[in-house]
Amino acid sequence: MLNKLENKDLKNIFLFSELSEEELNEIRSFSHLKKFDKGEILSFDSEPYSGFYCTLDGAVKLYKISSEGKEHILHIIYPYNTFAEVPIFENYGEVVKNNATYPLNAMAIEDNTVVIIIPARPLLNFLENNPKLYLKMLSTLSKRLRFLNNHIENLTLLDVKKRLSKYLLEKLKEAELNKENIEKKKGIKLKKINSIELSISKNDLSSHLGTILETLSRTFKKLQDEKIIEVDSKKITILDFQKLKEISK
Amino acid sequence: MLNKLENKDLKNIFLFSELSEEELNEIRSFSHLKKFDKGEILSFDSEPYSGFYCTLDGAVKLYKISSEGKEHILHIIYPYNTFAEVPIFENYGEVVKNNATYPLNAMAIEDNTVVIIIPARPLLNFLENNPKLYLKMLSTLSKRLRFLNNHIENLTLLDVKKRLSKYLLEKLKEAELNKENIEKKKGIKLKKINSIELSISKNDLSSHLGTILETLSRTFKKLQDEKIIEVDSKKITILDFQKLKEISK
DNA sequence: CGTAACCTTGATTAAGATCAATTCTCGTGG
DNA sequence: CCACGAGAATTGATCTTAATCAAGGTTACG
Repeated sequence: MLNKLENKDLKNIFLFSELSEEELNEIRSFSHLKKFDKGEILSFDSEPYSGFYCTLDGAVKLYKISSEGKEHILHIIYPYNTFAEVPIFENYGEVVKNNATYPLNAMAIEDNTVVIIIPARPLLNFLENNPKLYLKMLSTLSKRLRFLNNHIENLTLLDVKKRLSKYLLEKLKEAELNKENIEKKKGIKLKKINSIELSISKNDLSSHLGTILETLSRTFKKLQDEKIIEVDSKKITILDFQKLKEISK
Repeated sequence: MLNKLENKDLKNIFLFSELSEEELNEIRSFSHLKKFDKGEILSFDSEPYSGFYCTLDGAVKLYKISSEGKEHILHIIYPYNTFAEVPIFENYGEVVKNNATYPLNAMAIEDNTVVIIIPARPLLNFLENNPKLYLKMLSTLSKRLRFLNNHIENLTLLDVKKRLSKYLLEKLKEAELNKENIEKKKGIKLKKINSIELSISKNDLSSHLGTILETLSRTFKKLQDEKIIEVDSKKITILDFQKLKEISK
């Protein structure tokens, strides 16, 4: 599945969600798909900057890596979310210079990760003829700025226990919103959510939380010993929501 | 000085630099000036979101603060740089909702800091009629995203000595670029720059580098003991550029 | 059912924060 | 012009968090 790009895929992407079939055809005409297996790097450095990406299937981690091999994951990208827009817009006037570089490294963290690559030049032309999309793009970048501001806040002002607590609460909230959407859509009532399923390895989670696997493991254990959560491999059940919230402050 | 907003001030702002006098008049018609003394908070929380800011004189720090009072400075804003654009664009479709919040706190760090406040709604109208500005705005936000990515990289992957070294090298580079600009403009040749003047207090610098004053002080001393830099209160002379570069990696 | 990837647990170390005591610097008023 | 005091910076001793090093356990999957 997903060997050919179709308009309905594009329609799921926020930036393109309000376009007509003809306009989607145009986007499709200059974009292309690429498939990656777990662990494969999305050839960021080898290729010159080609355009921005959108995940259609699987998942991608965006990370920085130090000269000693230490890694920090800034984002995990799931289907229909875009990334690597920065080089397109950064150099106003000199649009996509030859020496454009990607701000982050990208690696597939699931097998059969499919991404669509949307080249910068044709996209910029398209935007010029559809200025409404500028506001969508500005919205996407603005949200990411807020996310990064909060991420820095977490990393610099909170200890590991607080960071993990906050992360769990966020994921719980996401799951709840998801539930509400399904309820609205299907007109049914689902039972209250009190657990989450980690969608990434604990190693990747530790890297995202700015710590290491061992420390994360111990921190999970602490929260479990305090009867605040229950950890069953990837399933985390929240036993004491109030306390978790208290800790995360 | 700077009691009345003039077009030439607006012209120094990247976003507005290519506008005509009439267009600048329009911007001026819905914007207003505000003055702050050192230590004053730019009433972020008390007021509902009014618009984005641009410093015209003085300097502003943008920071996060924890429940225990620990602070981290993300940006120092100097004249003609804008900030607080995020809430304008974040909620596409629901443009500047009532509950819009500023992503960061802001405080003047010099006396007589003058900022111009540009309200969201009239600005959005203006942009709609001048879609070329969208690209400038996208450029500004994209640059900031790269900056934050790098900032996170520094905080999570480098120790304090590396972070300080990198900071000094960046400031040195800025000073060099500045020198080159003056040389070009005036057609003269200035002598090579090998020192920088810290423009903020060491306390603020430590907060920006993700550490505390004492640790920063010791790190300066280490670099000085190794004959890599010389510290004379706010003046830092780079004695061994190569070694400093080596450390910062 | 064997092997590799993933995760946990324990002992030790190190970087940097905290606490505390001075010293330096600079603007203001006598 | 000097003295004073407040804010800024330095230095030292100690403590804490989390990283590192090391070993073993668990899980998933061909």
